[in-house]
Amino acid sequence: MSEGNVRVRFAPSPTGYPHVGNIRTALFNWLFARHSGGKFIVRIEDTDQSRKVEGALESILDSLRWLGLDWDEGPEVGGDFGPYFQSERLDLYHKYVLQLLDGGHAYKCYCSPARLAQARAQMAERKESMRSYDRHCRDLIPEEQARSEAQSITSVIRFKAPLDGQTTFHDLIRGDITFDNSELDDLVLLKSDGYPTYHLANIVDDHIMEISHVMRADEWVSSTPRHVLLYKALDWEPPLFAHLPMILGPDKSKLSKRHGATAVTEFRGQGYLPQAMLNFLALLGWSLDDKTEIFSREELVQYFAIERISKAAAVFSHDKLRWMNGVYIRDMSAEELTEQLLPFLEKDLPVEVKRPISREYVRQLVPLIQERLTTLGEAADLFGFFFVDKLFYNTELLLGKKLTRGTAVAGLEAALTRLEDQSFVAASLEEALRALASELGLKTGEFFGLLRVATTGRTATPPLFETMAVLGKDTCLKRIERALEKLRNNPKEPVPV
RNA sequence: GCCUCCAUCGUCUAGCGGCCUAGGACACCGCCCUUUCAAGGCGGAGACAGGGAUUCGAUUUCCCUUGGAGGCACCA
Repeated sequence: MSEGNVRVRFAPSPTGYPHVGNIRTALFNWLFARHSGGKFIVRIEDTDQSRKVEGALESILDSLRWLGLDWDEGPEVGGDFGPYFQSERLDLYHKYVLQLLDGGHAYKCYCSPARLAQARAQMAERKESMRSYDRHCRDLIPEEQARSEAQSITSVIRFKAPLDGQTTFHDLIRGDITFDNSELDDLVLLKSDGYPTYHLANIVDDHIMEISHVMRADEWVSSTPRHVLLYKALDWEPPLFAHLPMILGPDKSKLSKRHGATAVTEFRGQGYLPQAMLNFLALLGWSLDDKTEIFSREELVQYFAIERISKAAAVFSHDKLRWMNGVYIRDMSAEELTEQLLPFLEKDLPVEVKRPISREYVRQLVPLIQERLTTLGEAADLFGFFFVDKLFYNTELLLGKKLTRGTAVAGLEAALTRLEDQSFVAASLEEALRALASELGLKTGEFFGLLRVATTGRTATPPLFETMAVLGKDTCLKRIERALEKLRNNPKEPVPV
């Protein structure tokens, strides 16, 4: 297989919002396609009528777009192998089911769901391997079949899997994998509603669309031998397989909604950057060497190789994602960060803050908050004091660990007068306030801490003088006055100032 | 239960017989810087699941055990 002929596909089913595992699969396929100059195809596997979820398709495409995973063929862009929705390819599947039927590789099954369940229960009871179907209809005599047909009992088409022997396939990541055919069952190819099952649609489309490599999650290895058998029955050459390690939750089970935020769109909503997400996901199951952690999209494309995909499942680490997001935030230009931050501030800041949020103002404080942010979504919460009118905080905070109310009041009063005709530039603020601290006989830490709480309502903030400079004289003086009022009133009660 | 896969620090991983007294990163803990918080710098703690076999030599090869995961639908 020459590298230029690589055609890989991401084949999601629109049954929900794509979680990071799905998208990681998409990413690896995309990286492989781009690395080898091949095609990346998106095919929608919408063969389950009952599980369709409204908005899922858009969410899937949105997630791909957000991460910059562009597709060469698929929804919206079309291509020579369309349509790319399986629900629009039904004739194709019927054609090959017929071929399978004619060739004696498939048969009609009239079993009712109830009978199936019963048979399964019996097999389980007898502690046989829990095969899903007892092959009741596999060798129906013509009379029985005619009777069922006459009663127009609905039927499905099942694959007539070989009863003995073995099936081996080669996996690019795991090597040869062998299954005893006796373990395989007669899986349903065509459902009673006329739609194909995943197994049928998947192999027909992969073949017709000339897919060269099937890269999909590990959970598919157990159905791969059946697929291989199907290819054989149809006299087709199977594609190359690469089963990707699973992504697990912290409890090491298959990642799902119950592990909290797992949908890619959720991460976007929380203020994770696509570059960080991309970088992080790429490292879940793939690595270049023993030290490189930060990769640009281009580097990822350049270095990606199937040979370097690991076999073991990986636990999704929220901590590391957060760290990496912080790295990317710090790496942004101030202008860029300002733009990215604005929508989050618009959305998250308290309603009383007047809109639109000033871009110019945000641009001013970006240098103060950039290295303190790990997600964009934290900004409003952490640095809301730059925007709001009223500060809410416990008066006790003003006193810190050592200050008495008396010294605090004296300190703030002194600050007030000193700041009256003070130019609000960080350097000169520092000069003036340092001097004042020593005049008052207060340690700088204590005095600055007092001012910090008075002007921001918080004990942890960006550097005080720069913060005050951005806040401006009016705001700072007003806030100090209100802090004084608080101290003179009941110091226990957190009253709005 | 049956089948398949997997197995290095808590987590992501490097390691493809000697370079390993096992490297990096996140998280954690100290110290430094410092008006707080970050960021940054320095340092620390922390892993080859167990047992055989092969070999002059196993983290690296093979086998078994154990553990974990996935699959066992007219879902994908």
